[in-house]
Amino acid sequence: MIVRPGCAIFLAATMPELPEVETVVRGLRASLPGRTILDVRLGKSDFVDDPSALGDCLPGTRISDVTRLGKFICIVLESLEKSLGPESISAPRLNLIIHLGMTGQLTVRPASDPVAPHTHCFFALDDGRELRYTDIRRFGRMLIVPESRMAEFLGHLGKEPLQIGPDEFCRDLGSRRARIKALLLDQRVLRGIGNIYADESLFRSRIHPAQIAENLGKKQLLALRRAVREILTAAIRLRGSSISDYVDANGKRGEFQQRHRVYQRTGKSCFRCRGKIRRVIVAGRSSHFCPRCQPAPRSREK
DNA sequence: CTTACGGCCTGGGTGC
DNA sequence: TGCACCCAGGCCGTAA
Repeated sequence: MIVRPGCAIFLAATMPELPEVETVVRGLRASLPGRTILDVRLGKSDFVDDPSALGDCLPGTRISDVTRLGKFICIVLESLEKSLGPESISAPRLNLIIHLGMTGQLTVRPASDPVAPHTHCFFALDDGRELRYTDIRRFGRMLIVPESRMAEFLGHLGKEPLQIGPDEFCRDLGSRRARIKALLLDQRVLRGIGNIYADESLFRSRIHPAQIAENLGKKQLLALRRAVREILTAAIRLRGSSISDYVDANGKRGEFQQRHRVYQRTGKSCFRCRGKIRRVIVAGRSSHFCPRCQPAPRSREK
């Protein structure tokens, strides 16, 4: 892929989870703040909570920051309307919140660039570039949340996996009777972990995905928290996992897929014990694990 | 209240 | 060559 100057590309192809979204956000944060949105154009809009609000509210706002909330991208927008009084009445701040779903991509490129198929949303910027949203399957989501309602929005989300402390982690997960894999995937418990990093974290901490969280010992819970932190940190450093054609701002693929120990390695041998990696359905999701390194629950409990 | 599960959304890839 | 089917993550409704 050829990447021309001024043609910044931040996209995540298959299954963007916390590390992929973080990589995209870092790219956007280096490129978007300071830019003003001039215009919004929409193609298919069934993934937008309130399509007409995009055109009504966004043109004329200035991007001040780009942050990540779990798997959500948050583009912070300041109104440019001049304050009426000498002391600026707090300008209404809006947050453009984007979830990439499974196939969502955000790109920033010259408006004259060819448009990729399945591009459904165009934000024209004041420097001749466009922020574009492309999503083959439209499992993504886009919504505007005023600053006054951000607390409510965040109320639906759990804690950041890289910020939660050991005591909180043990309390929030260890008190639950659900299977641990289901809890790791539950965005109301922890925000940002998806199937890849749940499986990799469970393998690293040697916990079977179907283990009941409540039955885990404190040492196991602490090991799991550490594994989650180490896996996510390493994945961010390697700019995420590229399953197909994910590339970062410099056109580079993520590299963490080369570190996968169990995810999509069904039938292959475990790097740790040479046993065969298995795949089972837990919490309705494919779960990859090593039966020898991650002993099944209550198979041999007292 | 908590947990489990099935179905729905969509379309690329797969296998027949 | 065509085409039925599988699967992915989040969400919702329903059941236990």
